[in-house]
Amino acid sequence: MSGYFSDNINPVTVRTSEGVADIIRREILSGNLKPDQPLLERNLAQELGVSRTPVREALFALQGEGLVELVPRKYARVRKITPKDISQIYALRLVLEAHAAESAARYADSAAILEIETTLLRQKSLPKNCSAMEQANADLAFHAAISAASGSQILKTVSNQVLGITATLRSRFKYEPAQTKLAFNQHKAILAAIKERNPELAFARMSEHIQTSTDYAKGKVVIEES
Amino acid sequence: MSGYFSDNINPVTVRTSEGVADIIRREILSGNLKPDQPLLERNLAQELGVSRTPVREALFALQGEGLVELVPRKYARVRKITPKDISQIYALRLVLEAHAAESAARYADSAAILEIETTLLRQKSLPKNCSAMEQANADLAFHAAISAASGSQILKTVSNQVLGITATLRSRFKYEPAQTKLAFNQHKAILAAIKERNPELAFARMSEHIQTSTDYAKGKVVIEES
DNA sequence: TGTGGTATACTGGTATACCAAAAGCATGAG
DNA sequence: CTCATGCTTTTGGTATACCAGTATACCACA
Repeated sequence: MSGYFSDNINPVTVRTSEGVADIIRREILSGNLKPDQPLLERNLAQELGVSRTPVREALFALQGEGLVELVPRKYARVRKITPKDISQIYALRLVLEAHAAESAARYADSAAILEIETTLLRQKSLPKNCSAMEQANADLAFHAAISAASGSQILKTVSNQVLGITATLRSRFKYEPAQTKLAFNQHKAILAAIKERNPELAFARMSEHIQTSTDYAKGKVVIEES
Repeated sequence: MSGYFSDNINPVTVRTSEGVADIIRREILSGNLKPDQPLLERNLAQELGVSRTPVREALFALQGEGLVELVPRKYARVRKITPKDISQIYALRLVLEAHAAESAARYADSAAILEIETTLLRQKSLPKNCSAMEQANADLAFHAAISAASGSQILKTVSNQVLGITATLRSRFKYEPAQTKLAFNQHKAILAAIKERNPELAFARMSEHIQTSTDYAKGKVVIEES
């Protein structure tokens, strides 16, 4: 096999175990590392030009984020998301993010609201023909901004964790223009509710939005053969 | 300094990094390791009779669980929960566990329900004069059983994670008999709703229960001076 | 006596060497 | 030809040695 990573990785940036985790995380989220693919410590270490130690620590950290599964005495592998997991994960997202939106409407300061607006602008300015991953990242940024605006550190952490797991799927979505447009309008409506300081409305609109995404995701995820 | 741990630790059980994590976790939850207390790798390793490697891995894992905070290039320390964090954590518990109870009412199989009943029996049979930690553990077991019964792996993981953080506080609660009795009755009512397969009722009763606990916790946590 | 700089000791970060267990393969017996 | 068994290779787990950053204490100098 030719190697784990895409070729544009600068080895100089690899210094710490966090850097290693960042790279592996990116490769998982981008889909370059596929579900169930074994991550062998020595191979990763050699390719990244570091020793096994920071690689192991990175894998431990990624396990905590739910992206990697550590099979004791065997190997680490990219966590596989089964179709059954998908509904459970989206159900949890619904609960977490609706709560986040509600809290954001109550507590978000002006900086946090500005940050949300920024992610919306970035999403709007995406070219029509951009990749699935770019779309997924822009969407991700919006939802991360909402949970950050909730003012709850723990909610932000947990929410991003669950969101990150879904991201492993989304780079393989087929994004249709109609769906993209709908999602964007829902995002705008959620932000409006937050700016109006209307928690109930923010809650309801976020719930509806995630429900839409859920229905769409269940139909549109491309399950690749390995 | 005399050492991190209580004296009844069997060094033989310390074999793997998971074992190390178990011990440190237990000591944090029991309150023997206090918030903000630095955890120095060499000291931990020496006391547990292992090398620094499994200790570091344990600390990484515990960071993922939210029990330990890793300050790069300085040290690891027991995560401090501020009074402000408490409301945020309990608010999140409310959302997560109400969802878990609702799901449990829908999907729990008979084995899972039996497990919940078992935790209730254990709670009932606690002696009147038992320690705060024993009470906290029994309560913890009930809530863990609920999230396990939800049938959602991710919900169980996330829920236990948040629950675990609260556990660092609860060993320092003052448990009053009236409160204990009330909580037990609420637990019974939640189980009843689950057995009736009434998701809305389970949701409502769990919400009410966590709300009660929240109000109680905010008044009763003993903030110790360091 | 107070202040600042330097030296030293301590701590986490990384690399490497060694160990034990698991998996794959080859070989030989049925 | 097939299957079982044992050996070899591969892999994760642990211990140890070394490196780099940080804090602190002590000493020189103002």
